[in-house]
Amino acid sequence: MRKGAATRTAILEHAVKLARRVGLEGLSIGRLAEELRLSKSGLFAHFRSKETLQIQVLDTAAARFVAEVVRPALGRPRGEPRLTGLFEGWLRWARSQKTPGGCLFVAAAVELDDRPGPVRRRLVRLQCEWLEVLANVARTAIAEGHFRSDVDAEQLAHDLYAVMLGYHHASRLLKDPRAEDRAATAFERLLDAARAERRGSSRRRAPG
Amino acid sequence: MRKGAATRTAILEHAVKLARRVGLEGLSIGRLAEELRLSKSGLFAHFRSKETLQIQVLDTAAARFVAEVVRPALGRPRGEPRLTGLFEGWLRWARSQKTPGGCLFVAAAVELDDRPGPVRRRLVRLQCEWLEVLANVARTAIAEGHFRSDVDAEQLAHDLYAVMLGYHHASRLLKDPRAEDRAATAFERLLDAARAERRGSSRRRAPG
DNA sequence: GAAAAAAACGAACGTTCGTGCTTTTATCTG
DNA sequence: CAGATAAAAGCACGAACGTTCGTTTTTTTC
Repeated sequence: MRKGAATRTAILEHAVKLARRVGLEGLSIGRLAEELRLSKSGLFAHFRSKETLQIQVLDTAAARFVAEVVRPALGRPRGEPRLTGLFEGWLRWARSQKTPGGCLFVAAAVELDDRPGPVRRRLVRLQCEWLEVLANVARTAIAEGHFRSDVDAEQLAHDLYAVMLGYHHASRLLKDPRAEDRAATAFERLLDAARAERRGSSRRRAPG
Repeated sequence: MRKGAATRTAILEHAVKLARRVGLEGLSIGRLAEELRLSKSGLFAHFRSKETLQIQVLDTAAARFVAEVVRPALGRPRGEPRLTGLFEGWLRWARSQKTPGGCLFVAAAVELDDRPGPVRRRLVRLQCEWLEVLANVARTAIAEGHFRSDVDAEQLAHDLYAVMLGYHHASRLLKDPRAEDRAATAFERLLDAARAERRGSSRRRAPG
């Protein structure tokens, strides 16, 4: 029972890469088996249905996301720095992957938004958890006094994620070289609005 | 040659609806023919390849988008009202469709972002045109004095589209009932930042 | 090393896919 | 109404899909 877990891990690892390119639906057992030099039936036996494979692919990607984005950010000081860490971590996550394909969650989100079933439910749960992480960190930023007390943390989480989606679109589809600048600017404006006193802007830099 | 054009139009009309649910890749000739009670080969003859069908589906959706979103907004006074019209039009567009499925362009954007070829190129062109429309209207809003002169019109267009993508995600995947409020709030903040004097906010309402 | 259990294989299942040909049916033109 | 032309159907193809089955190979346990 040890060898089995090892190859299953290898399968899922590769399946995530493949799904990032072709989507969770486009992910096919045959192609996956071929690329891993396994037999289709041998691979299939590990999951017993495509649906459970898809769910485990989501879980695998989520675990990696937590390890690469969430956990490092949680190492930063609470409040605004931690929120910045999450944002930068997400950008790194979306950009870094050397294999082609964008963020699996973004791909799955539009692919599954109209396909009810357990796979969709799992994705929704994961996405809600991510938004919750953002909102929680935003809340502590308020508690720490980094942000105004009337800031709506959930709205801010939503807005931050929208900026990330915009970055994904601009960089991956349009290949806009300014995508990263655009995202950084939008992020800064959001933070700025959250921490600004009722009138006035922290945009002012050192004079010169 | 008159009947042919009519059925081709009917095919494309239905194909757009179908593609909104299953994507441009998931769109299949067989299913399309079945739902339209046509033979697979008869339908296929109209396009001679799936790829040209996909491109024509994109064009059909784009024509409808212009008619339902862009043109009505252009009827509004230039500058900020027109920009608001575009934004509200997009929300209407994303929400209104009675058949299930989200915005075809959002779906295609994620689906094709890693699939080079003529379909992708067409989509990129359409999306760039849409961002150009937004940026142009933003520019006239600057010229009209609605927005500050140092506003970056392209950045604003990018940010507006990001808000739309965020709305799409929240409403379609997460089924968040506050999605529309969230989008409206985000939109208002963007406009606010664009029209605000260097220090100060137009958030102030009538005192009370 | 033998027995038991787990993992991988190979072949086949019924469908569906996109795409060709050939033939029949419908529409348009004179 | 005839003849020409366009549109739809019918049929078949090779390939890929997810899934099942029975068998063989490998790994683990005693």
